[in-house]
Amino acid sequence: MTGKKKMSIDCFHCMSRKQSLMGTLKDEELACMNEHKSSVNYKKGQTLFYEGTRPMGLFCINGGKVKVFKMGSQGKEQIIRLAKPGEFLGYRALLGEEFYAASATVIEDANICFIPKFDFLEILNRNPNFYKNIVQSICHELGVLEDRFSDLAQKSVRERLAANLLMLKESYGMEGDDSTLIDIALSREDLANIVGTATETVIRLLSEFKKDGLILFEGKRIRVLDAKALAKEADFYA
Amino acid sequence: MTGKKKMSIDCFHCMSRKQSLMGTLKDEELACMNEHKSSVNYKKGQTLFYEGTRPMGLFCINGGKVKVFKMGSQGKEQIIRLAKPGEFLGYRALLGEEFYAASATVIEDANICFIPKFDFLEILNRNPNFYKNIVQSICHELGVLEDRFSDLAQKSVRERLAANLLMLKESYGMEGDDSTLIDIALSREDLANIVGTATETVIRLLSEFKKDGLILFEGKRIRVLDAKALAKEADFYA
DNA sequence: CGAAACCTTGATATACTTCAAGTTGAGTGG
DNA sequence: CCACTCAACTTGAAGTATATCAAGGTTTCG
Repeated sequence: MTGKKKMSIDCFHCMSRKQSLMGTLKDEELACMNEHKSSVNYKKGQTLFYEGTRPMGLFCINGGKVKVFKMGSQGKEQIIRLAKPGEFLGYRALLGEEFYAASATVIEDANICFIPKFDFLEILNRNPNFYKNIVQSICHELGVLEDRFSDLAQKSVRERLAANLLMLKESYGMEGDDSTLIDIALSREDLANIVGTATETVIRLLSEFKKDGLILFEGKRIRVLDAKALAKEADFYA
Repeated sequence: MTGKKKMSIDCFHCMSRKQSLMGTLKDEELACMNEHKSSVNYKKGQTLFYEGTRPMGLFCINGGKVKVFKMGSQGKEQIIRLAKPGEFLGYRALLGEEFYAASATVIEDANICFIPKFDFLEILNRNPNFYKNIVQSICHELGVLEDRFSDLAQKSVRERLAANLLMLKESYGMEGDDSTLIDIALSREDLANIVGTATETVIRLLSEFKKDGLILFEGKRIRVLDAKALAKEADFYA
């Protein structure tokens, strides 16, 4: 039943499965996924899908990192979300039966599986719990975006940068001992496009935070030295 | 089967049902809703639910208008969404099994039905099509918010005000002949809290738009005179 | 009728953007 | 391995959109 794949790991042994929404899939369903999926290696800069196109299936990140963004009228990207191993991409458009509202581009070399729309929907229909988890996840995402929307409208750039650094630390902090190092290689421009500001402004504010001992640069990565002070900068207690 | 209610219209005769997501409900399910719902009249300024509380059921707007907003740390509201007759409120939190992420307050006297969580979920489980429609609606909302998020980050206040006026015209323009009149009584402060700016700035920009013949004030309402020019101001073609 | 909420206009301050120029760093080919 | 190139990063100076503060006018409503 479980056909051997040459190049790619099968879903049963996929490292990122456990943390993903696939946790609730039964063996049979996982086998179905496994048979219909294809796995591709992407280089940094390659694009998974473009805003305005029709979704053909679901992306599942096995390794690497991806940014999801919209293009503004002056050609400036606004990053809506980052995705890491274990996360799905494209299910909003799939379930909403709409075109992609944003584009997705790889920011760290990635291995990503693709499950055709039909097979994904099949599994969804056969497994109410899986469906329920996906719906919950979408609802949660909507709530998170409402938060960020509100912050974007009301907080200063400095506050937003601080808040986003903390958020990044939560999502991309390394395991255990080194949890203060934000393990994602974002360019200053990407960071600016997350925060919603100009690249130069991010650079200036980062160097202020550094001067004040709140953060530190380690290569292309940022280490959070004083999370509490950052939270204060972010106006989390006010 | 269809028990008579004294004060409130039953769901079968509800004027707002047709435009709502309930369109797909079967008679039997509608009867179930009808039996378990309660209907309340709210005055402007009254609150349906508060951010951070646990959702107990679904709100369904029969008449009137509601704003959904988050409170910022300086006590300034950020309006996430407006809701009008036929629309549901609170289903994101319900399906996501989370607390409310925002508060909801009546801005025009309203008549609103409430379906307890249990009964709503029952109906949802019994009617896959209904469920599917709700999910689609949430997905769509997420897409819309992504758009607005991106605009908030990249457009100027002037552009956003213009864009929001057009959006309001689409949603609250009157039927047929008078489609250019935005039929919702928003205070300048509310409008500012939609656009994400200061009240004074909205006032100044509105009076500029008026001076330039793009809009007109009719009582507390705004009429859009030149939608095309507004779209230009909103940077829709750029 | 009076108080409170809402609206408007003006003056001032500033956080942030934009433009410009220089530096560093990464990747490529000879 | 070095030189070359292009992109990413950084700092400075100047301009501006927008927030903030203040005060007066207007509507609403009990």
